[in-house]
Amino acid sequence: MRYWLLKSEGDCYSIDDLKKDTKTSWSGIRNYQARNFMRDDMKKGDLALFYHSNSKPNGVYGIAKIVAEAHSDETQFDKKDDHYDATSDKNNPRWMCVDVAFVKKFKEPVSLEEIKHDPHLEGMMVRQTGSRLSVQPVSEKHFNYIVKELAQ
DNA sequence: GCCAACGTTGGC
DNA sequence: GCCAACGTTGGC
Repeated sequence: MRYWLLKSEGDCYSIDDLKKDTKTSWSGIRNYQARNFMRDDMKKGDLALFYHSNSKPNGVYGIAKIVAEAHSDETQFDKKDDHYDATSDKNNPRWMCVDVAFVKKFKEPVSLEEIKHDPHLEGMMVRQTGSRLSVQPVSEKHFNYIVKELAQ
């Protein structure tokens, strides 16, 4: 079993939206590295930290669970969608997404500020400046530390 | 709103 | 295959 961090702009799709929807397709990812993680490494049952960017504060707001492994991201074929990709082939879709379900919202978010200054979390990808990857692997140790020690 | 860091595109 | 130009992300 693996652990992940999923980034979303807080005012675009938040942990509250996921709570309301119960589950959602993690569509619209148009970055090869992120796609490869979803396609090759994410398995049903994996857990993910739900991270808000462009928020106050930025940080981990809760937990989500992978409930369906990678499948075609249909937004790539929707001309009206922001993530439409005219060059993707229906018979060999370029973009994939997984389905995630709501698990838990933290009482208080674990802020990026906290994550950056905690020595237990050294090496976490989200700490690196300029790390724009929106689907990141997280070590079990870091995941558990955030969930059990920092979050309420 | 600014801008640094990064990914992608396209000319050569 | 290189690299400049461009667009986007995301912290501040």
